[in-house]
Amino acid sequence: MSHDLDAIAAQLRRNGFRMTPQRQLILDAICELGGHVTPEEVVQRVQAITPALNRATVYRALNFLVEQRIITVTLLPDGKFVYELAEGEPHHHLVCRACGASVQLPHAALSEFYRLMEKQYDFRVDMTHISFFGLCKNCREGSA
Amino acid sequence: MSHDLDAIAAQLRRNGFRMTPQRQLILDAICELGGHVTPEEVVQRVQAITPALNRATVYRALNFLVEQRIITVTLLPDGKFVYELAEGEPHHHLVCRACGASVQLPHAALSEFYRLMEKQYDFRVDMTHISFFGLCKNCREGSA
DNA sequence: CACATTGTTGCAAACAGTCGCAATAACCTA
DNA sequence: TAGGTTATTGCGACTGTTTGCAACAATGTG
Repeated sequence: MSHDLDAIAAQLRRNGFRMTPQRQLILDAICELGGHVTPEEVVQRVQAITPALNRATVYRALNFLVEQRIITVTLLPDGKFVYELAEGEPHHHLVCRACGASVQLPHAALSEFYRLMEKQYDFRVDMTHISFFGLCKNCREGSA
Repeated sequence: MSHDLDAIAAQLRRNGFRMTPQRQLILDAICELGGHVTPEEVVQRVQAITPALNRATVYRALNFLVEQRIITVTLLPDGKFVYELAEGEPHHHLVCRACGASVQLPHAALSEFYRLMEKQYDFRVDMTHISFFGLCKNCREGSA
């Protein structure tokens, strides 16, 4: 699936923001690169087309688009952020720290935990994407 | 509680590493600053005493001390790492993104989730400290 | 269609974190 | 206690990220 620039532009304008060529380019880049892109990958991609497009603009656009819920951000266990189009269900990841393999985790896998936190601690956890580091089966057998 | 430099030094030497004045200073700083210190806070603190002590040395020492399990590292939801002496049980945190309040979470609160991941996905999650962002009761009532 | 408003961009400088390498110094051994 | 081994430090350069500010340009209005 792709992104609908017109609909996104309309949504932005409705909220008092603007659609710019830079933001379009950045959205295109995220879409074409597929899921989980780093800011630097986006910079590379858009600068291949428009070299003048500034690095800072990319960082600001990514934050902005996350706030507008047009894209989502995931915090990897190494402290880096990756971005992807906001479509479908929120989900989380298990990332193997040995081989880098990554398993998608349905949100349901964590919702029980979320429910518990709200009940026991009166605390409502943000349902942002989360990644957990660990070892997959193959890598456990290799090193153990 | 404090840290026992002699015991730590012995542990390091036993494993073929060395105790240096820099590492002592860094451990002191973590101890005196209390829990959850950022690398930059440690740099400030140790450079107040020994200005020549290099930034890179602090980062390397923190990583090293984590590997040696002398301190632990927590990834905050904003992608920053904070450090504290490794004492007591591993635990996690709920951090309110509005007021900054932080609740300690016993490891048991997540162990059920960990068990599930191993059973369903054959994936063993690292038991590192994790922090979740969200809204505490007070802040929910204030803004909702 | 021209204008005014103000959200956005590009720039440059600051900041945070990382890396390779030569010099240093902690530790072990005799 | 002297000496050798090698873990560790400091330096300098570089990458990734953020911020203030002046110039620019996307929209809504007349």
